[in-house]
Amino acid sequence: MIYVCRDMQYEEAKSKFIQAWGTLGSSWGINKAMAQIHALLLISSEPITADEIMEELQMSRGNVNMNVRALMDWGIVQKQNKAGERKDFFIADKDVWELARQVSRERRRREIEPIIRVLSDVQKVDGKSDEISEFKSVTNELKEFSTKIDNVLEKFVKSDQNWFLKLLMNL
Amino acid sequence: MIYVCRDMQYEEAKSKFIQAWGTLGSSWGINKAMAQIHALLLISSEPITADEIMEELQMSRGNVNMNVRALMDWGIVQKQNKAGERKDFFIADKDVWELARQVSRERRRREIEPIIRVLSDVQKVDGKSDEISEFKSVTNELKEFSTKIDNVLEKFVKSDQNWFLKLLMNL
DNA sequence: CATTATTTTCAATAAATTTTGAAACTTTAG
DNA sequence: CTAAAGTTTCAAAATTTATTGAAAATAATG
Repeated sequence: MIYVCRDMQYEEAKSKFIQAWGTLGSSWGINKAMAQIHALLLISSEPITADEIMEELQMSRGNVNMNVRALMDWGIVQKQNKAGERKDFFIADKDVWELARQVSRERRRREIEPIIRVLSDVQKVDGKSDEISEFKSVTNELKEFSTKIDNVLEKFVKSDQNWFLKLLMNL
Repeated sequence: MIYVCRDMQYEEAKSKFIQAWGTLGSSWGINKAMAQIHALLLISSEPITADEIMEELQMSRGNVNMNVRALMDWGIVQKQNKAGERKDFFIADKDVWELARQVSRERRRREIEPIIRVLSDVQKVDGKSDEISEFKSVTNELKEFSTKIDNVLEKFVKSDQNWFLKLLMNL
């Protein structure tokens, strides 16, 4: 094994960032490997191959393949082909606002809209006991709140960065 | 085992809600048992004991104890004492806005602020290569974005419901 | 078409997380 | 103080989730 001499300070910063991004992902329900691959792609100045990801993050080909695919499903990573190269290259969208918008879009679709559907559905129960009243009242408040959040996110998803910045001014 | 005849429609709705809340929790990094206990407390018209939670959700005493404690750490569940009763009773805050505010407060403290600290820290690396420039640029954008989100959440946490509703009007 | 490079799949394995349950501990009542 | 009731702890077990690696599938090359 040959170690090329590289900028240690940078290598440490990079590793720290990848680590931290993985941990953040975990606490928001995103698998660590997926978040780490995303981190690596975010800071790569060039598109990189599965082999490079495997090497850099020390993970298996299967794991890289699965998680890169998941990132593509989220719409935040793309496959690229390089002329004269057979391998697939991957890049992450570097625009943080676009990233946030895309993540909002997906979480809305995958998590917020389904829970609103359940909340609407369970509302249909009838009865006037304390238990049932409390149930209807709480689930209704949750539904109304979720709907508001859903609407804000919808706006955000459809907006440009400027809209958000203006919103921030109004605070 | 004796089954008391209860409103089946309600029992199903309740179970569906608890299930869905648990699943939602999971996809946002909150353990399922914790989210389910929270769901049960949310819809309980009266404070309930650990035994009642165990019975209703079919989980062990240890599990209930651990997760109720975690919910108290999040500041969204409280212990109550009933006159003439030795057991602890638990209640969840029923105000959905207050709940959202409290969750925002905690996630800010536990996840957003730490990642901002890491992003600021890794920025300190120096060098002018493409690699390092890209690294600095991306981590800086992430830091600025996170700081903006942190500020919005801070406002939200300190605000009353009315502030948010007014904000929604402006959309 | 045969060969080789590359990607994908998926059963087996490993790792991480959650859950249990019984013992230790604490609190209250008598 | 003692006994009973209730709560907490935590090592072990169970479960869930993530990861590996090798075989199968696919795509490109000559």
